[in-house]
Amino acid sequence: MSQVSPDAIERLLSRRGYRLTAPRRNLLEVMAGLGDHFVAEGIVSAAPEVGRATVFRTLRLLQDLGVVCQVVLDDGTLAYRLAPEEHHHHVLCVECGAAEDFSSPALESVLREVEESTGFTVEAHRLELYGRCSVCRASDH
Amino acid sequence: MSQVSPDAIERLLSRRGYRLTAPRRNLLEVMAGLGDHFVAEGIVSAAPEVGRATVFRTLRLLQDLGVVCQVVLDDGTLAYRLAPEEHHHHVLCVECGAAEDFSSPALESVLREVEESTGFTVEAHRLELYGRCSVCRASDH
DNA sequence: GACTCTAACGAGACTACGTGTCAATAGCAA
DNA sequence: TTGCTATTGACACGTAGTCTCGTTAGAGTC
Ligand SMILES: [Mn+2]
Ligand SMILES: [Mn+2]
Ligand SMILES: [Zn+2]
Ligand SMILES: [Zn+2]
Repeated sequence: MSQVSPDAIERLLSRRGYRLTAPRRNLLEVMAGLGDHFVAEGIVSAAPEVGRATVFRTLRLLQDLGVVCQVVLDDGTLAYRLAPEEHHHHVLCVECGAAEDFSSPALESVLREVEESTGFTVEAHRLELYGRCSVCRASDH
Repeated sequence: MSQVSPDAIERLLSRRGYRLTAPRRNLLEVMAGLGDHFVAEGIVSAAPEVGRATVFRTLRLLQDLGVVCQVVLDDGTLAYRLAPEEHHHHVLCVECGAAEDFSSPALESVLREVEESTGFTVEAHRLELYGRCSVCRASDH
């Protein structure tokens, strides 16, 4: 359950009938290079030759295709991440920014529980965890 | 586990040494009147006599005091809600906007599970559920 | 009730982030 | 190669929230 490669995404794009343009290739490289997760503004400045609007358009397209997902940081900032298509969530290190995906079958039963007690039908959810990764914990006293 | 009254919040404010100003009273009334949850801009226009900066300052203060909490809507928009001090989460109706609080002990075991498999220490989290309330489900075909 | 100290306020400029428009460009299928 | 049109970039615009700073008004004290 790790990042999808830029190459695989390019193939997905043309398979779905989207054009494989230079800006798109460019942005995919940049995103892969920015690491674990990145904010839109980071892409804009890492790819100054690509238009601002194109960055946001591309982010939306990749989200629709399911290869990029949103990550809500602990302070509420919206970030993005290259990630697998399956439904999953994130654990984020508040110290170094490391991110990891996880999926949790046990969460499903939490949802059923809430449906019972509230009468709602739950159709979607967001779950983000914040904490400290093992590396950061080790390097602190 | 329902909304805290404006009165109770006013008492909390002075108990903590904050001044009970006209704008603050005003905003508390407005928030209570806006219902389930509300966006900052909604408060700004519902209380035109209060300065924009004061609205945001007050929202932050009330969050620090724990009587207002953030609600992330399904489209990512940030909203707020008068709510109990205990830790809890939200179920939101995507059709009518109804919101309800819930807390889930079972979620704790999900967190422990993730800590084991990732090596992270989880210190905080966000969970928001989106779906449809019983009223909206009943009124649809 | 008046005095004082300073927390809190409002006006308005400003920044950050994202969207809309539209003429120009460049994939890509024929 | 050619032609169609999806996609692009420049730039103007919109919206959400922040900052500054001179002014105001809580609230404790006399
Ligand atoms: Mn994800
Ligand atoms: Mn809440
Ligand atoms: Zn870390
Ligand atoms: Zn509803």
